[in-house]
Amino acid sequence: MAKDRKIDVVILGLLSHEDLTGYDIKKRLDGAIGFFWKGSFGNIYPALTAMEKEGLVSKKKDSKTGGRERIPYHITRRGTETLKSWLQEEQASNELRYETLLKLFFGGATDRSVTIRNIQAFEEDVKRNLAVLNMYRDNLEKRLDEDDHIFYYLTVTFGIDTYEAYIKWCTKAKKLL
Amino acid sequence: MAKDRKIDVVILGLLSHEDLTGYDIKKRLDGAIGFFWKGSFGNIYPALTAMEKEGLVSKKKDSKTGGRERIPYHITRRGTETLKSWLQEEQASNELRYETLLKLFFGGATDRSVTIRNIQAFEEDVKRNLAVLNMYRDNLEKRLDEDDHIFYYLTVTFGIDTYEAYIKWCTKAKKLL
DNA sequence: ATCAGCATGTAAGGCGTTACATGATTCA
DNA sequence: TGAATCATGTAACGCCTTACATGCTGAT
Repeated sequence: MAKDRKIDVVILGLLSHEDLTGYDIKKRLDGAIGFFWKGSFGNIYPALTAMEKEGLVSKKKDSKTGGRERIPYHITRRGTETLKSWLQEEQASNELRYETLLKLFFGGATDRSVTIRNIQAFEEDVKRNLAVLNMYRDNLEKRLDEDDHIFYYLTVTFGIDTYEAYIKWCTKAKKLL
Repeated sequence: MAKDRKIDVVILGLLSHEDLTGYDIKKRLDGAIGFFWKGSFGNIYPALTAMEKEGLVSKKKDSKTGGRERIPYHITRRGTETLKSWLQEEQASNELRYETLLKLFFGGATDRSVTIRNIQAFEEDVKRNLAVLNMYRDNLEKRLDEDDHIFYYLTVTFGIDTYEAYIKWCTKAKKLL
């Protein structure tokens, strides 16, 4: 596995449940995973090709039911091992790149009203995302006993809890300014 | 300003208060800004060179007081305008890349104990960072009336509030697993 | 003497975003 | 007929990380 290409483990993780095409993977990334990890086609397809060469995934025959060619990928035993060993590594790089905070930090260079507007826009954005996450949670909560739902549930509640903290902070911040 | 090189506005923001060398800028990034934005020498120096060519910053003569050469940079009027217009743009890209969440989401592929250990490690990390942010806050709180301290204070409390939400989540998550 | 901190920069290489190219099917 | 969705991929380009190269000063 490429050293710095984290998309690899995302793909392996998704494939550990079911065979997926590059297109499917993109859809998953646009779903519940999207709030903490992003991916693009130009990112996913080359990674799949590279990982097949490395023997981490294998191509399945297209069970063509009409439509354009589909290339579902399957995780190999070696891929599963790579995934597990990554999961067991203790260190994890967690990175935030919050332009909103950057704008806040440098707020002194412009009018207060601009900063307040920025916080407002951020708050609305967060509320929109929160609504989506709450939907995911409601669905997951009903079937917590199933399979790996507990992990999805915890991930989603992480998002909800932090977004709620953001919103509380926004209220305080607007009052202070 | 380069379209996708966000380090530019970080530099402009820092220079809007005082002249700084590349080395100084790096130190600032390792401080209170570090928790939501990172930078490296190989990132900063080329950006400074490019921005000087674009007329956003200018080199100041080294007021050499011994030691190696220092090249402090000063923000130009044009740089200030660029900074302001960026501050006024409403959209801001906020990105999270949380490997911890990735490991959690794919926790089903390994033993529960591994996931619990990962959460534990994350929690300890957060607590360490929180302690640092609390120190920053205590210092800022004393002089909230000064200059732009309110903005630094708000940025730091954003970090504190979210980190505290993380810790609460960790407790819940460990109980559930 | 030697190590840490101050200080500037370059080089290699990888990774990711964005846009482009292509084409089938389904539904209004 | 045209738009949306499914589907795979390439190319250009830029950005960033990491490692390397260099050398001074001050403290131990």
